[in-house]
Amino acid sequence: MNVFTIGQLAKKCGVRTDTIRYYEQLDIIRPEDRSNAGYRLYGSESIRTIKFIRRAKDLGFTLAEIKMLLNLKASQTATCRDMLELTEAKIAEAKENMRHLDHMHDALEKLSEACPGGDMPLSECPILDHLYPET
Amino acid sequence: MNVFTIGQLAKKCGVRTDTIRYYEQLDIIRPEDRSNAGYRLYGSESIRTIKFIRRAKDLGFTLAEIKMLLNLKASQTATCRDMLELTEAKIAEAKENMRHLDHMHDALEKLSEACPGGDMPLSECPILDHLYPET
DNA sequence: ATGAACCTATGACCATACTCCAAGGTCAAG
DNA sequence: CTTGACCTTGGAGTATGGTCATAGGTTCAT
Repeated sequence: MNVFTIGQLAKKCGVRTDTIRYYEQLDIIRPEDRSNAGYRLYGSESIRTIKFIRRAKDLGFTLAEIKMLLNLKASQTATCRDMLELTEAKIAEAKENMRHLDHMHDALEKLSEACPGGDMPLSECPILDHLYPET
Repeated sequence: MNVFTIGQLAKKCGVRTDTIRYYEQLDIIRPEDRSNAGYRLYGSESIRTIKFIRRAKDLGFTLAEIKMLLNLKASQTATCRDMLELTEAKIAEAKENMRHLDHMHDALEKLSEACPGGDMPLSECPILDHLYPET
C-alpha cells in the first residue's frame, strides 16, 4: 500500500483528481512514477506534499507562493530566515487586508446606525443619501 | 455643459470608458441618450450614478449587488428597511471575512514567533516543520 | 481636407483556483 | 468478455471586474 493512483491520492487528501493534475500543470507537484499504461503513481511523500499545499493555502499563500515554498524546501542553501521572511510578508498582507476590511466595516456600521430601517421610503434613507447624495 | 460623451463622463468620474461600457453591459447604467452618430450621451445624473457605484464598491458591494441597490432606488415601494437589510448582510459578510483573516493572521504570527529566523537550515525550521511535518 | 482625438461594436484576454467535458485507453470482477 | 470504474490528454468553462484589440466611423481644429 505504498503506491497510489491519482484517485487514491485524491481520496486520502480530500481533494479532487483534477486539482492534483492542476497542481501538476503549475509544476507544484509531480507523480513519483508512471505505470506501464501511463497512470500517475504516487507515494506517501505526495500525500505530505498535498497536505502541505492545503495547509499553506489555508494560511493565505497563493499557489505561486506555495510553489516557491516547495522550491525553498528543496534547496540546499535556504535558511530559516527565508522562511521567516515569506511568513512575515504574508502577515503584513493579512494586516493590510484586515485594515481594509475594517474600514469597510466601520463605514457600513455607521450607515446602518444612522438608518431607522422602518417603512420609510428610500428617498429618506440616510444610507442611500450617503451613497447617492441629493444634487 | 450638461451633456457629455462617454470619454467626458469617464474623466469626470475617474474611471475608464471601457469600465462604463462594462457597467452598461451588466445593465447597471444606461446612456441617457444617443447622438445622431450613435455616441452615448450622459448628463449629471450619470455622474452621480457612477460615483455611487464607486462608493458602494468601496464598501464591499459587488456589481451584482450594486445593480440590486440601483433597482431598489428606482422602485417606488422600497423602504429603508430593505436598504438596512442589505447593509447589515454586508456587515455580517465583512465580519466573517475578518474572522477568517484573523485566524490566518494568528496562525502566521504563532509560526513566525516560533522561528528563530537565522542561518539555520530549513530542515530545522519550525514553520516548515509545522506545514510539512516529518513523517 | 487631413490628422488627431474621439467614438462605435464585438470579442478576446488578464489573474486565480479550480472544475468539467470529450474521446479514448486500462483494469478487475463476475 | 463485457461492464463499470478508473485512468489518459487536451481544451473549455466558471466567477469577478475589468482591460485591450480590431476595424471602422465622427468630430474638430488647422
